[in-house]
Amino acid sequence: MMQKKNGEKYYITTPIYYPSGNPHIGHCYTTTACDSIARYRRMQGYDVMFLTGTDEHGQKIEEKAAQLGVSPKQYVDDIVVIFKKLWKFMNIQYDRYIRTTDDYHVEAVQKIFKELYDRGYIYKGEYKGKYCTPCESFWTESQLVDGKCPECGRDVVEAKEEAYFLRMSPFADRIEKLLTETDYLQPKTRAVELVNNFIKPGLEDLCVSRTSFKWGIPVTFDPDHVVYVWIDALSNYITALGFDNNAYQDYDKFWPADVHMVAKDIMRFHAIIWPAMLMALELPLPKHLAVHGWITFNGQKMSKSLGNVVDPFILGERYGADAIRYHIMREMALGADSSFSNEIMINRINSDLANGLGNLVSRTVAMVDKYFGGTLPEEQQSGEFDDDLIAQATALTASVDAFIDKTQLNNALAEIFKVVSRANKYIDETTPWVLAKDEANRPRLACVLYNLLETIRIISTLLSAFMPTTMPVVWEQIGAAASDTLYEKTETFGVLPRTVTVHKGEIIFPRIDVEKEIEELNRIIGSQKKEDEKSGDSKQDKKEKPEGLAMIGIEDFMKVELRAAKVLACEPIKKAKKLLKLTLDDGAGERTVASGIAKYYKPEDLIGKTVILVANLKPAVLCGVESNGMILAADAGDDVKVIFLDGVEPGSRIR
RNA sequence: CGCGGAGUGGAGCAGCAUGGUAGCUCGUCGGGCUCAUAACCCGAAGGUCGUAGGUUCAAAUCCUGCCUCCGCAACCA
Repeated sequence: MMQKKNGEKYYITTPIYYPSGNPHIGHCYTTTACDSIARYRRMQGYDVMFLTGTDEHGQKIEEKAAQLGVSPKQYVDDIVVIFKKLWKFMNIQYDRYIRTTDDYHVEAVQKIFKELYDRGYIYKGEYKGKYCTPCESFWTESQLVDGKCPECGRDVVEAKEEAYFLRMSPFADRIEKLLTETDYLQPKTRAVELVNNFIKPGLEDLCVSRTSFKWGIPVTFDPDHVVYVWIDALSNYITALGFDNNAYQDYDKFWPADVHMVAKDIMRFHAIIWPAMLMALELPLPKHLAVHGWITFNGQKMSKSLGNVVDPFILGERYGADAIRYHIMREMALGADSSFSNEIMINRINSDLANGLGNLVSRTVAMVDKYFGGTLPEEQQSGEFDDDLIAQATALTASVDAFIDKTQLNNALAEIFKVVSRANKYIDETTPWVLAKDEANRPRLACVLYNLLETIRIISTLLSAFMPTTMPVVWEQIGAAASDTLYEKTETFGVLPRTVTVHKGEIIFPRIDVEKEIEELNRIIGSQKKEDEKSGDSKQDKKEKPEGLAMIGIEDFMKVELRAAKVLACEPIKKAKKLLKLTLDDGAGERTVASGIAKYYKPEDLIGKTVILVANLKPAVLCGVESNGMILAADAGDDVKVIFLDGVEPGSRIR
């Protein structure tokens, strides 16, 4: 049963987002979900702290800023403005916004780093790795591509770099228990995956400092080093409360967090590294880690190069922030990915918000207006069908509460909309328009409409956490005062005054013409894409494009020996998902080449074809197969096309 | 034989730890109503629950093999 939480604390966080690009609908999801929960908790009487922010350090930001010719700080300042603008637009009511470039955070991270060092959990070691001089980057053995730099493909040198490491192994057992024996991780199904992949093979110590870039928090006692991402980013959850700093004094009150909400790509860091850090600091662990999936577009992961990144501003402008909020909350189930498309969204808005809720409000208010001039009479008479409606409406809060507790917002909303349906059905059952024909039925008619208003009052109060802009409009229309729309009154029927006065107003959620709208959206998105290509945004993707590479002389090119080669045989490599093993006739003899095209070609597609072979590439062993060279293929967006040269003699030089 | 998840009417999902009428939303078709945003309400059609076996009186549900898809990991020469 419902209990008002008087001032009990509740702390919920989004991840701090990495501002290497503009925010998209995925950021929106996490933030909106947290905002809805935070609002719901506030309604329940909790003293809520809702934190969001941005993670602003690191090499990638440094590089982006350099490309644009601005300082890193300037770069992040600009993007943070966009993030904050989006949150304002989406009506996100965060209590605090942390930037990892904030002074107090920097100071606190330095103290935390030092403390971990003093406790012996951070030690100075050697980052023995491969170093790519032109890229100024270190790579681990496993990141290397055939012993070469994965960024530029050039030779790397064996190099040692001083670095600090965080000991992880002392915490392996405790973390395993945390994941498998507690309800920390939601959904728990992911625990097995984490334990098998990262804990059982042995937790490796984590590199927590770098000397290869400068845009980060300096290590106080060793100024050549900057703190590398984890200790900087994860500790935001406590520094924002004032841990190890004087900017705030909320640590004792709010820590540990009740929920960290994250998308699945950063689950690992929050499930393993963050608990390890806290254990090392001997601090309490957060209560829950809620992991959600990605919003995919027509089944494909969103990505800039596919041009399917959904812009929340465009959608929000057309349908209202609340409609977008509702749609993503309603579609996304905890743990699983959810597919986004304009059509799905518009259909959802139409059926649930326009036809269901909006129309319910509209027809109810219209009837009070039409039959009673806007104000219900004192005399009312209950009758058939009332009890069931009232029972469902007053039981709603309990079931919504239960789903909120499990961070299953989609299910919470589904419960609410069951009652919307019930109310629409109630209208058909009681047929107010028939009652209205006979004066004698006026008390009954008044009661029916009153019950509807009460049901709408309960529904809209609960929904106000999810759709904070629109619900107050509903309250105005049904004549509810602020004191009527309190959470603690959602389990009681008969709150509105019997002689309530309604105010007919604007349609809350207008119905959308699906076909026209989709056409329109495609047009907008199309023209926007063109603009982006012309200016601004495309610069940011430069790095991925071939023009990004340095110019070379012909002598460099001539170092590459390209020859035609005929595919004699081809088979998949057992251990490999992406690789095909090709046996080639290069004119001089046979050689074996492994190629990462298994996803795009079947062996029989290649046998007998002539391809372009890079003949003088050093051999490499891939998944147990020695590969002597590579074959040329084009990255065509999401697809890969091998270049065929049919009719050319094997062995012919190509240049 | 790396780890894990998933395959259920046209679409998207629930059900599966404790076997026993296959449920929900959208869509389609038919009907009703007219208060309302051509909205609402009722009804119907449509599924051998990926596949092949097994256990059982009985399997979507338990067991085994296989196929397909998706994450992670690993090698995209």
